[in-house]
Amino acid sequence: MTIYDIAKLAGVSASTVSRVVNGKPGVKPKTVNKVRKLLDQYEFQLNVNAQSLSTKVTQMVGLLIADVRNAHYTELAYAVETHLLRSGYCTIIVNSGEETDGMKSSIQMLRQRKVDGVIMIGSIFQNDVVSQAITHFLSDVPVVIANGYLDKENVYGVLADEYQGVQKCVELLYERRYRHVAFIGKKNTVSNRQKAEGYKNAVISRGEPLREIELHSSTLMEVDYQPLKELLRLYPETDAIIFSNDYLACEATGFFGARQIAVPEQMGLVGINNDRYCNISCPQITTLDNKMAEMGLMVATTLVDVLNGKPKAKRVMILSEIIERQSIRKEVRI
Amino acid sequence: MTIYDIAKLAGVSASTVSRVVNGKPGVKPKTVNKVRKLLDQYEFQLNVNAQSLSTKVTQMVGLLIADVRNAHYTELAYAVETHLLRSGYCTIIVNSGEETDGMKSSIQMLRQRKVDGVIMIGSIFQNDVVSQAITHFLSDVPVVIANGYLDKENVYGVLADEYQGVQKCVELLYERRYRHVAFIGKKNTVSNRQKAEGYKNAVISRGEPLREIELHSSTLMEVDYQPLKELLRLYPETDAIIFSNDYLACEATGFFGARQIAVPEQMGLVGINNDRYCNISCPQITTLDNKMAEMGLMVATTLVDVLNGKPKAKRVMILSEIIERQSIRKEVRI
DNA sequence: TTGTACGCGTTATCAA
DNA sequence: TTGATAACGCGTACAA
Repeated sequence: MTIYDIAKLAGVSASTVSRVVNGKPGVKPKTVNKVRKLLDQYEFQLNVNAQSLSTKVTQMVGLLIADVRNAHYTELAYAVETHLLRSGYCTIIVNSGEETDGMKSSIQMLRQRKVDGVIMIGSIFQNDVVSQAITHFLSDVPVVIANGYLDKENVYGVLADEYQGVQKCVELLYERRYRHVAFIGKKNTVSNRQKAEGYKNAVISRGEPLREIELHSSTLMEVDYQPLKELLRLYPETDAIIFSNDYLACEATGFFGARQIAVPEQMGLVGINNDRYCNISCPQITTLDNKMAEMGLMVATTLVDVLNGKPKAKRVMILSEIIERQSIRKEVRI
Repeated sequence: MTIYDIAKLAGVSASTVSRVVNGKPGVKPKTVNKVRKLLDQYEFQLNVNAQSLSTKVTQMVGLLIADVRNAHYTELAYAVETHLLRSGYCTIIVNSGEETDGMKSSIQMLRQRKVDGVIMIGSIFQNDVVSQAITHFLSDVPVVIANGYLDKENVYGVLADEYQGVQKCVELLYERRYRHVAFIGKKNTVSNRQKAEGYKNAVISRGEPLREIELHSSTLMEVDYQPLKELLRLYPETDAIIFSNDYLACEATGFFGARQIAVPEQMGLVGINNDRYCNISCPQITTLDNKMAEMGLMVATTLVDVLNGKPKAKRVMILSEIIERQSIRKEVRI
């Protein structure tokens, strides 16, 4: 069923059908009705593809993500897709992997598909290869990065205040009478480095020594909990640990449970993200909620607004909030 | 840059450029070289959209999923997307929600986008509304359902043997000297009902009484662990529980931990799916691994093969396997 | 208010 | 081995 078929059935021209389909003015009501009836009767479906060819607008958005299985990103991807769909866009999702090669080829693919815009999830996309790929392949469409930013004409960033957020976590731990706060995390992305910086700054400004272990794996289990062991060897006085994500913190509950080190009495644990993981470990994990659902919404609306010609701030930040659960001591009421 | 632009620069016709771009035979090697050079130089990108209009093939696949945040589905979605991409297809992802209305409108959208095929993730799509929507909107493209099936000309199903799998779980628990095995799960999907049936069959064939609680929520926490409390009230003798997914089993570890009921000594816990959740609870969860990565691969290859005209079995089943972890007693060696 | 004719970028058919 | 030409399904200026 094309508009031509409908046109023939209605005894009008294809242009008229096109006008009716798109609700454009200048068609006699009677004709509108006649055409509408046929449209319904035959359940006419516009060929969006052909439409795109003519209008140069595909109503498709590319969603670039290193790995959707990362719980942190899953939440964002969900929020982005559902909002985009409500706004009339469909989402082409691509798991690019963590290598820049994959990112580049994914970007190239999205360009070929003529997407109207691109959303990238994670600060891992904040790198030179991606930056060049954008100027190269995506210079004429808006790009929004969740939790990252690149200084380019057509790139927008929605950031989480992880730097300050982690500082607040450190402060909270001291408030709760922890005295030797450590940090364990990867340093592979801007985001992770910012968390480490937040920790560093907070601890130094208190005149405390740094107790930091850099992680080179995604889980503790796969390296037999070495980072935790090393932390306790280097800094046996440690009584609280901030992890760069909730999964790690959850893993740690098992580690300390097996060693009879009581959480939160002897050891305070704090995660980051407020993933689903936080609630199922025992004890439940206190975490820095960086509002993934909100961020997803913000990212999607930013892109849609830009596509509709509305001016938008190039960088905005979403404020994080600590969610207190069982893995740290409670506030003392006097 | 269109093939016309390149053609002009090369002093040949657009058809020739098209042939070179698509690697078709019948072009003089010298011409091929000349055109290739221009193609590279101007970094020509084929407009896939226009190509689709002409060839009637979009190289796009729709991925329908109730909610990608469900860890179980995330794994599948990842496997599907990455394999599809390798096969030259891009993936339009749609979170349809659990209501049939959303499913129907999502299917309609995919039809408008002229996707070459559709993959649905989860037995929740095994219902009449979807069945009708398929005959209505997707009758001319192949549909593959992960963990579900509909008896239609163009629908293929890749199933998990949850029925037998759960039976094996029950048997294993008896082997490990648990005597009063219970089951807790939702019954909202075919898949979940099959798990319950597997439990039922195994227990009945042993002449044991059923200890089953139907769940009406997605997590235990949100209903204040009522299902667990009720189970212990109705069947206080219970010494092992099979849950319809790992998340629930993980939640249960916290519940029993708080009540000083030792897992696995006093209570054995078994989950289903082998999600990431299994490894981070303490104790770690024994689970029925229904091989989501394998299933994702199988689903994607099935679709691709059908699209390439290869004949495929309409229903296949992937065999599950129990992964033993700390939440049940170990085998006794005599 | 409606229809004609053309363009969007590509592929396919046929003739040269 | 190559090139003209039509076709894919739709939008739109322009003419009627």
